[in-house]
Amino acid sequence: MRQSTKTGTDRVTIAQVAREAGVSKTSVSRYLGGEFDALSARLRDQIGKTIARLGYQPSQMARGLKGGRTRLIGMLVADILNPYSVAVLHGAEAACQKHGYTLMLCNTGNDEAREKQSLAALHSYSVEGLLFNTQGRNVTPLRELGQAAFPVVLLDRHVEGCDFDLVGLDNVKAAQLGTQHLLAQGYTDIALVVQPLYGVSSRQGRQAGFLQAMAQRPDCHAETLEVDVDQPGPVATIVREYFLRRAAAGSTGRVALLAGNGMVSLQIALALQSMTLRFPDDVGLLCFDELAWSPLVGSGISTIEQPTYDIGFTAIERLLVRIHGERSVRMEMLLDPRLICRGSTASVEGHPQRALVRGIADKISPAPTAQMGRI
Amino acid sequence: MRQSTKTGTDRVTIAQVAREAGVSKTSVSRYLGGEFDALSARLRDQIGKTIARLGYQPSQMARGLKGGRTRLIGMLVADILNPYSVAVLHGAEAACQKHGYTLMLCNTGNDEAREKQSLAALHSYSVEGLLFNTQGRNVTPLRELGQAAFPVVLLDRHVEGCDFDLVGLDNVKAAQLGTQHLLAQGYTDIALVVQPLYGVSSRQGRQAGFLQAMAQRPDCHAETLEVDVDQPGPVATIVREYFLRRAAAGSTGRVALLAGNGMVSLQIALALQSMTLRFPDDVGLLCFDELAWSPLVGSGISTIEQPTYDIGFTAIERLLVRIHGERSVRMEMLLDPRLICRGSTASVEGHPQRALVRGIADKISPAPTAQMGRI
DNA sequence: TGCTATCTTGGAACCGGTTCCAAAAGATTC
DNA sequence: GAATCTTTTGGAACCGGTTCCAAGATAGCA
Repeated sequence: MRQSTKTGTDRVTIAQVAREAGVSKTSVSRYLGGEFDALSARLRDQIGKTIARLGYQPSQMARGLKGGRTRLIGMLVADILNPYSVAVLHGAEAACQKHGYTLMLCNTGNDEAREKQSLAALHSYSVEGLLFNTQGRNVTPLRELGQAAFPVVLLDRHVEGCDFDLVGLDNVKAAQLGTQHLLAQGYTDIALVVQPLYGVSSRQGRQAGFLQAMAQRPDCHAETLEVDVDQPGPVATIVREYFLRRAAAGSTGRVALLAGNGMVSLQIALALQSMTLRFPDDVGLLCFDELAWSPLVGSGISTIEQPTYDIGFTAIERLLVRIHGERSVRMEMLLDPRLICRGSTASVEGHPQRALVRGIADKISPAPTAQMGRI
Repeated sequence: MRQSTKTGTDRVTIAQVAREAGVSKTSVSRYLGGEFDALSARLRDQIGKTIARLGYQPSQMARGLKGGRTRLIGMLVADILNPYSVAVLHGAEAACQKHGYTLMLCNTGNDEAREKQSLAALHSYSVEGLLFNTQGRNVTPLRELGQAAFPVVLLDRHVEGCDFDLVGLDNVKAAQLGTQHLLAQGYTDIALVVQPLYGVSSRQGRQAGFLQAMAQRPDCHAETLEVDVDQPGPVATIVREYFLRRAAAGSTGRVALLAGNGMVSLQIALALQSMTLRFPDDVGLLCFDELAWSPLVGSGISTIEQPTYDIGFTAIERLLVRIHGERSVRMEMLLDPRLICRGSTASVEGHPQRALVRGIADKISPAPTAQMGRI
């Protein structure tokens, strides 16, 4: 006589539970809501047993409809292919499970239109709050959310004109830390290689930290290179031209690259490989984002690690506080970076030939097209 | 007078639209459902303008309640930290956006209890179907879904006793392909290194293909090594002991490792590094799953690439077919692997010392504990 | 014992949509 | 011009819960 299963088309409803237990829907609803003190021991017992027997599971859709509590959190990720996003997602998902929330995930692929569209989709499901890793441009829809006092926590990237909470890395500090490390190891000509700065506050923060640290050393040379990581060829070209530019400037210093994130790291590693350049012999290399393969390439790549899991976990918990009604002023939670030193930033002391601008220039003298053609 | 925004607490409802447009809720609902031929041009126009003016967006929760069409798809991932899962997720998410569905993501962390719990959560949101990458053990809840004829498409891994569709790699073929490649390059002592086989059909399939290919060459030696990737030390120990075992057996052959997936690849690469072994000089290496860093380590790691994006995309489209009522028999869509040859499986011909069992044994003779301690 | 105060309990409206069915309007036929 | 058939249109019930409010039961107090 019992329903075949608790899943599938034949869903057990609150009405069935009420009927079988011989009570009203209201009482069952109270039981579900945990209002046990408003229920006699007899009813409580009866309802509990009936629920267990029928394998009843309330419909979150229906619950959300009246009360607004959908226990749903939307997460908008700028680029799911970026290892950083996945690592943060991992922490966020864990926090959601811990608190009985479920994540609705949308990947915007760094596209404004898809961001807007995904936002609408999540809204149509009445998510209680949003974890938002924005692509950064054309943020009007996001501003509207702000005006509506909708709970949002930003990940990694600010949005101008919004007073949302933010959880991310202390980018300025991290870049300073990394730059100082490079300088301390004896590198003098340092290029920060980043994806386009425009609209992305975290990249701008890293550049600011980089420039601040470099400003302490007027004898050294700082440069920022913007690259498009979707096309490996251009990255190699840009890096190559930077080396040649330093050589043409007559620099006798030591060159290092500071990769702005994991995506850039990969492209730089590929670019250096295509030019048969090695680190730290030909060039120093320090990368934002600790990746699984960082220890494996060459003598290991030094990295600035972000506490990605914590960022995701913290962001969700902060969002829940907002969802539960906290109305305090904007909060920014900037977590600390950790420097992991490996072979790619080995000291140049006692190595007269290491990472010399001149040495590189000699190595990459052949025509650029010939280099770019390689894989 | 207009509502401040289309987002936030003050949600525009269908009743408001109906009132402002001077029509009934029914007509607006018809408009939303695309039943334009049941609507006069005048009404259609009126409703369309009102919706646009108010920025009305129907609540998917409410829609789902009556019609059951929630346009929600649940995705259960065994391990979000596995690059394979993310790559498949990428394709799945894209397919969902294409068809107007939204993904609810749960990570089970290869844990039975969390899998069961996540399943319940997704069910409570009335997802229309499920993309399921199961951990493989204790699959009773999954079987119940099968009995309820609930739309499910399995990813990568079978479940015994269920007739769900499956989308994944042709594991047998892939392993054969890889093994034959290793044999053709002159390797004779080959070990397949996998995570625990029990309950995971894809791993079993890869082992089957490996053994089949090896059976063609009685002069060669095949072995399967099960490893726990969560702990790097043991992986190094297991690989090391395998080498020593081959040496003790008096083998004069050439050793290669076949890594069963990306997680294993990473651990093997780390293990070899900790033993200061290089490929292909000391040992051949072929890995399932093409990873971003595959070209970068040493002279490049040869891989068996899976069409991960296609797997995810195809799985969603297959699931939608099921959701739309297709009741045909179980379908298995096994996509083809692609072999990517790099330095780690270079031919041993003309290299008398390459990947010799004896050579390795000599290199790793020191006590194992001393090796394991390294990072 | 009678009369409030408190504790349980359930009826009914409601959340924001969909859908069944009947009524109203317009078109067709004789 | 009446009768019939289509084509719009809307009223009301419904999906599966929550919540307001009143009624019934029990307890407390004079």
